[in-house]
Amino acid sequence: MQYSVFVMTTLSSPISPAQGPSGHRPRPTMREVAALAGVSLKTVSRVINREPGVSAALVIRVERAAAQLDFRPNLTAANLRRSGQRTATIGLVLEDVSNPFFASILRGVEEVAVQRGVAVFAASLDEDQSQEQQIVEAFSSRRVDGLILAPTALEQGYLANEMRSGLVMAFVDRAPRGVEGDVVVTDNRAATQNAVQQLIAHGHRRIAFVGGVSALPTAEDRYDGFLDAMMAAQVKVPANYVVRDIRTVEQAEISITGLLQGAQPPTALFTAQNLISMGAVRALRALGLEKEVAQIGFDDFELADVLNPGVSVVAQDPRRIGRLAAEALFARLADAARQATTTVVPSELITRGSGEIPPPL
Amino acid sequence: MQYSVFVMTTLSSPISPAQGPSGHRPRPTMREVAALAGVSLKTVSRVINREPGVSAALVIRVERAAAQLDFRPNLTAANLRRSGQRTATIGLVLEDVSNPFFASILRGVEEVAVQRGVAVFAASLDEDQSQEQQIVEAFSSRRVDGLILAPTALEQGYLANEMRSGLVMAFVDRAPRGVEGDVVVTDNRAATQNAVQQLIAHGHRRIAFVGGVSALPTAEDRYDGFLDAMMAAQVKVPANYVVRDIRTVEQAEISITGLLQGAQPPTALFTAQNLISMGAVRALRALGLEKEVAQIGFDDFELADVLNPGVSVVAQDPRRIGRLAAEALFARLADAARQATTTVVPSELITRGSGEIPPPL
DNA sequence: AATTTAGGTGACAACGTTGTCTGCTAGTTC
DNA sequence: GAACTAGCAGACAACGTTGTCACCTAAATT
Repeated sequence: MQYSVFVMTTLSSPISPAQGPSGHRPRPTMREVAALAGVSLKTVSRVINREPGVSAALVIRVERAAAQLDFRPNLTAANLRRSGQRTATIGLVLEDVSNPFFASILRGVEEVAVQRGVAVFAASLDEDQSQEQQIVEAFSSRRVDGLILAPTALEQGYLANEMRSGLVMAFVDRAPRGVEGDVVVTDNRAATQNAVQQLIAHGHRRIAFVGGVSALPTAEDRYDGFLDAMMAAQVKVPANYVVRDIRTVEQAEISITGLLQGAQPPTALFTAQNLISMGAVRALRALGLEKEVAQIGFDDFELADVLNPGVSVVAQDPRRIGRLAAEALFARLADAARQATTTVVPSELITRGSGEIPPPL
Repeated sequence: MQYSVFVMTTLSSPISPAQGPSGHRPRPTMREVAALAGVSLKTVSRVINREPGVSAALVIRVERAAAQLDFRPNLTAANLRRSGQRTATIGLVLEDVSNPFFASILRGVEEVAVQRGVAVFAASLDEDQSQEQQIVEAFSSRRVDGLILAPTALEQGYLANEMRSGLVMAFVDRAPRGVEGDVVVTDNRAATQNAVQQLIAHGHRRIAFVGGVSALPTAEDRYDGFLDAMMAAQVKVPANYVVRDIRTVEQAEISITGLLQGAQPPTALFTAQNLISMGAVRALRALGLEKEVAQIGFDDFELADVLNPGVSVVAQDPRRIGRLAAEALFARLADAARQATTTVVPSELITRGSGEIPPPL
């Protein structure tokens, strides 16, 4: 898509020029509210924080003054002094928020956070694992109370010092390496084993595994689950039936197309991640093989059920994973002595047709 | 899906108990770094901020001390004092981050922000417009430098005071009502008119419009574009061909199913939003009508091209919209006197088959 | 009537940092 | 060798708020 952009300049806002062209009046502080209400700064603080011990008359006067000036308490200043030093802020660091799986995790985290009046910083890393530590440090400098991380870097040892300094961590989707903490993951290995077992039960022996970045524990676990199932059934896995380190839909489509056009093509595919499953869907349909070659994917995706055949998947519940991670984080924030937990969220094999295609005779 | 959860408790971290069960040592401050390095607090500040005028020897001593203590500057404290009072933080308030359209906007915003060392708060409103103001105030209290909002509430007049106090705003996807500011939107009306014109050109006269929450300007504009095209072609629009205020895929599926099963069903659908388009895809396929009834949708969606027939859409570029909004915001932050701009990002009609189905003879 | 008490209210220091200004030392210039 | 730099380092106040404590008033107790 090649877009151009039209920009039209509208008249400057009817609001902003009230204080001169560039100017806005600086935000009112408690001091100013106090002056207007004719009370001391501290009394304003008490009213704003709903502390007891202020007469009803003054409460009203202060509230009126605050409303009149549009006073908005400066939380960053308050947190500086407030005991516990909580900022009511957490961070969430993911691979890519525009991937629906991660977007749902964010949504789940938000849901829990907003209830507690906690704001959520979001950041995407892409493939750039080197950014992981930088972003964690940026959030740490902003004194987030806690951080939820989907580890991308090979190793999270760098977090040890942060955690010792009071940064509370939880991990989603992938267990960290080099540190411990609350973890919420899917039963990757067992679920994959089960799914591949289904393919074998339907008679497949030539089953290919197409997976994501092999350095990630999820990809590793799913691959291990695949091997578990294949070994249990004593099915050999030729090297060319294993494709790993696929990062994008396009890469998946290309390499699966190659796989299917090669000699001795597989009769079934296990695609170990949502982007890869979509690539497979494309490749199969482009070759007209979607009713010949079986497919089961890891991660559900939109419209998987309206395709023909429907795409069978191992469905995770990412929103729930996000919620659980946030809850673990807040539990730990409330009780630092709490033991670290690992929560394994079971996934569900949803059969829609593509996984039940039998091999050719 | 009905899930249960397994929780296993692991041994407490090998790291955290270093300072006793619950305890972590509090974060080191510049004061402590200064003590360790044997210099004054201010010298540490200079080194951390790379200010000139510190001898090389001291720079090294301070850096070593900072590293040894794992010192992380407290940005919130720094911003309190720092001139301009910038927090290097912006907020993004959307309807729902787990909607791929909004997720891509967030991604675009992040992309621009991270380059500038700015962190992004994200929040979803759902249908709850009343939350909009609350969340804006929560972010304002945290002194975000700027805020990007996809307006959901009927009216954004409440922002006037915030903006006067220096909160810089940009708006995405929808123009605000009651305030002005930088706006980045799609050419909703013209693009819709063009798409509906295509349907008419293919011979359709019985064209239904299925749209989202009608109070939103986007929905309004798209509806107007639909009417533009219909009126230009002098085609009458019976009341039952207009369905509005659809919020979810399920609602869309149900009401479109009803529409298609009613008397005098439409021969073509214009579905004015991605969730609605997906609902239509479901309804059409459930009824086996996907090759009989034409469909053009607003917003592209994953796999629209591999469906059979492929779904023709008016494609927006949400990531770009996000980037442009963030750029407008930062431009305004750099120059408060800058005029407010409205950027209209053209969309593109992508024909994939569903929009080119002719009406029955 | 003197004393205690409770209920308000405010002065002041502190949170961790940066901006300003002053002071010291060593090197340069006359 | 005195006067002047430049370069470096630190003391101190300030940012906007909260925690602590002292104070004041009026009511309640003796």
